[in-house]
Amino acid sequence: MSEPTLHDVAARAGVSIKTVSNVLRQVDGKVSAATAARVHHAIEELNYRPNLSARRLRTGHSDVIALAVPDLRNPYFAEVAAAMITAARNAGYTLLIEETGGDPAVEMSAAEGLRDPLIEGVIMSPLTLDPRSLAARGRAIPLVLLGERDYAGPCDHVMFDNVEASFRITEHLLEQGYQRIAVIGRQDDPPHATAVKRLKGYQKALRRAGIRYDRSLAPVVSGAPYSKVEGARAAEHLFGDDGHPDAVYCFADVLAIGALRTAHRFGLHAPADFGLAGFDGIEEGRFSIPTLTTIAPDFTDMAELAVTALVERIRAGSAIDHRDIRCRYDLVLGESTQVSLAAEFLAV
Amino acid sequence: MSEPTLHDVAARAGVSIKTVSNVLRQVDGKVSAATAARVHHAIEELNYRPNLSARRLRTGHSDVIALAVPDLRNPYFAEVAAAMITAARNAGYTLLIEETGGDPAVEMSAAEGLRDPLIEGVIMSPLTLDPRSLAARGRAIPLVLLGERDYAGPCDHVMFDNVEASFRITEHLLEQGYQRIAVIGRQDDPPHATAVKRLKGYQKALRRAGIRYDRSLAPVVSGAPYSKVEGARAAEHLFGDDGHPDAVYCFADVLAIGALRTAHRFGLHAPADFGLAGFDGIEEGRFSIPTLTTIAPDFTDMAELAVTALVERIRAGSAIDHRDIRCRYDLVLGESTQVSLAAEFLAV
DNA sequence: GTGAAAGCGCTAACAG
DNA sequence: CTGTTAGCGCTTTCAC
Repeated sequence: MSEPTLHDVAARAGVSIKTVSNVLRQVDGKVSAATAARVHHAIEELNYRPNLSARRLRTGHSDVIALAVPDLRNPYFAEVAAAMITAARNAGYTLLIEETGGDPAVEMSAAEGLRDPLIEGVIMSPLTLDPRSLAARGRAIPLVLLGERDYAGPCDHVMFDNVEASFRITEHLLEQGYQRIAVIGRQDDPPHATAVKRLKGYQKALRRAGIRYDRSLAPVVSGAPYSKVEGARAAEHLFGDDGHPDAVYCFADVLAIGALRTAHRFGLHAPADFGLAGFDGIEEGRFSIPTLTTIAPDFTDMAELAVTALVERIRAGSAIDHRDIRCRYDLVLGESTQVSLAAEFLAV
Repeated sequence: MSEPTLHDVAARAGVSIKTVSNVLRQVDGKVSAATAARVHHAIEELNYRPNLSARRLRTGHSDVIALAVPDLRNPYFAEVAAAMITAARNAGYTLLIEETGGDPAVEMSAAEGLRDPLIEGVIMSPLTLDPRSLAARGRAIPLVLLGERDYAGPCDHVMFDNVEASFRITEHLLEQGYQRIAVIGRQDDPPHATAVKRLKGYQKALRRAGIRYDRSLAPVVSGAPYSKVEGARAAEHLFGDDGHPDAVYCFADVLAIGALRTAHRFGLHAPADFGLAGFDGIEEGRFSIPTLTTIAPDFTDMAELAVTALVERIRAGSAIDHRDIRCRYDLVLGESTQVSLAAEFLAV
């Protein structure tokens, strides 16, 4: 009662196993149509499926790639994961999802593909991975990082321009007339590249508007990845003080959702009492009250670019120089910064 | 520059490959400590890792199990997936995550383990899978379903008692003094087992309170899985009518979040204007405004039970009768039904 | 077009 | 305790 093998199929179809193998792997022009039909019939009858372990052992490649994210429950990473599953399948690969918990050791291990030696390449959203250890990793498995380049390394990076995107959304806030724009998401301990770049874009927009960057309006957020809890905590400082900001720009939608709750506790509501902007374009922000103004990456585009880049690396045997690949994104306007809309609501 | 093999390690350590193999698989009492140390040293030096394809081919088992869920972006399934990854790893298995999109054909294919023949068992959260096709599936791979038993079948089911949980949360609403309790989540087209049971629990609680079940307060929700969009749509009917319900109980937190948005559009707010309860205990409901009263399953417990059951099935070779396994859950009280709390807020 | 034979890296029997 | 050997199911030369 064990699984049928190539031999069984061959015997049933009255051909050699070579022929069955050819049919299976769609080697065209090698097998007559009639024979192919007979083989297919036999496969059907026996409910045969090739033993992938054997094929992998023989060919030396598994067609498995891994995606390493800090936490699947974080809606941003859930979006990434869902898009990657589809992109990987379209490229003929099976995707294995790993959770790193943001743990440096686990991230390093993922970057080495250690989890399972049959993994041919890794796409990772790094949190703590530092340049030196990346350069020193024991096994140079093809690697694509989700996020902008922080340092030179033998891997590709896929992400939109964070400085530019951050600049755009800050400009939007300024255009809406907000003056005291706080920012939630600054990080110090390990100055995460993404946080640094988003802060840079924010500062650039302020400067252009002739507004001085006020450090007290940029509370440091600890812990990674960004979370609702941290957003709520950071907002305490902002709304607790007198003379609270007239707008809050969060480096992640989850931070914004957390901030919204804190504001609610203080009896403050967006957009009536302050403007609010997020980052990431998660579904939650399209249903929060108010809906969030945010930067929404095109997850499908991101996933396709990452998988394509990884597959190229796998095929080329890591003889590829590091590349920076930009994915599409959009500035999405929600109710959280629609001052005029809010006024309308109040009038009703 | 190919990967080192057992032979390389053996040569380096000056022993036979058998000894290396023994050391690797931690076969105790077979290898002297000194030899083991030498072998470990060689493994370290060569940065050797066993070729899993070869091992799998030889042993016939892959230690890979699959989890099939409709959509990873749905926060409920993200919670499930995250818990499963951990539970699987703790049990020595690698978890492969598949998205079915709720498509019957894809679900069937997942139940057959067709995706990859090396998958040893499947845990699935079924949406459309019907009894007959399940009984007729071509390949009887060990299967554990997340959800209550709808029909007899050669698989285990892991879930808390939906009727009971639904009864409890409805009772809570009644205790809070709500009388006209609408329900969002009824399904007709395929009468999904979960929806049926939750409706049953709701009706039971009403009956006990001497309230007649009013079909017009139970709009049908189409599409699966439950989503925010559907929750918002269903709520239109409820809040659009005059004499809207004084409480809304949703069969999923995402439905409740959607309903909250619609209510907001009608200028209604929970708990001031109506009570609201959800189901699933997702993080989002702990940050929504108001926070949700809900039924929160213990995802860790659920995952451990499911993985344990599946592993037993794999080991026993499907000679196990179908079992119903109950996981823990809690009734979580949020602001959405705290009438007194709401009154306090208003007083301020 | 098809068949025979070798071998991918590992584990498990069996001998020593 | 350690070494030798066979073979898991497949792909891939190489003959025919």
